[in-house]
Amino acid sequence: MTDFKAYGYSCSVAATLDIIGGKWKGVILFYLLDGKKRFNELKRLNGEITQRMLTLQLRELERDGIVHREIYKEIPPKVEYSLTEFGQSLKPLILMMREWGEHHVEYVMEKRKNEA
Amino acid sequence: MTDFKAYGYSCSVAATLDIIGGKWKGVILFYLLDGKKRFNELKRLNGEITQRMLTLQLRELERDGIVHREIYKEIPPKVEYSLTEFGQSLKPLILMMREWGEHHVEYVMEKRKNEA
DNA sequence: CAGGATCCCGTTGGATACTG
DNA sequence: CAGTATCCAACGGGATCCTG
Repeated sequence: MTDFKAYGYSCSVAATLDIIGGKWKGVILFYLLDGKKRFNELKRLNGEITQRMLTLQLRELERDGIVHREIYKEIPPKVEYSLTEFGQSLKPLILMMREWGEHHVEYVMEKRKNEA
Repeated sequence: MTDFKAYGYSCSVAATLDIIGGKWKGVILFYLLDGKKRFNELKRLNGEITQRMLTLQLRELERDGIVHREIYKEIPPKVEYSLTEFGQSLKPLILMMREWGEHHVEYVMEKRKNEA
């Protein structure tokens, strides 16, 4: 089994969260689950994300081998993002996050509100 | 189904990651899966975490109803942290994160290294 | 033992303007 | 359309010292 300490993580959960955590990556991956998406398409879906952040996050996902970037040499430019085969391995995890969120997030949010 | 936009999230995955994401929460939850733990016990297990961060993260988990804080009125002080019943709902998710990490993190880390 | 209080810094991330 | 380039504010998070 992998020695996570060697990579600076205290356990595999920490490593996983380092890879798909953060404010945007989970959402980006979620939208890529049902197929390739263009840059502006992802931007619209994410709503509040800025161009800068979308680019940065996509670059990291690409570096980590999770997302593939396909550039079409056209004018106007066209770039499509899709999950790599390796990225597909995240599918059950993303779906479970969505599932948990749908069933439990409201409880947490109401709790937070009642204490503010 | 919950309206995540109303809470400022673009989808349920984003909300879930906001609750259990970050550098430490996943690990803390992971260690709490197999029963209650004392403060210093969690600190040792997490290795690199500072007292300050451990306290902050535990407070947030407590606020969100995920972790229960039991204070024993003794000297020296004794505090035990455990998952609430609500917190138990995260168990499959945490376990899946661990699972994914164990099988795939090494690939990502080697890839990062070869490009640095 | 389990923290609280301060200080401080690096990174994250937002706003805006510009470009092939 | 799909980015880059800057600038800047906010926050996460570390180090250190103190305490009931």
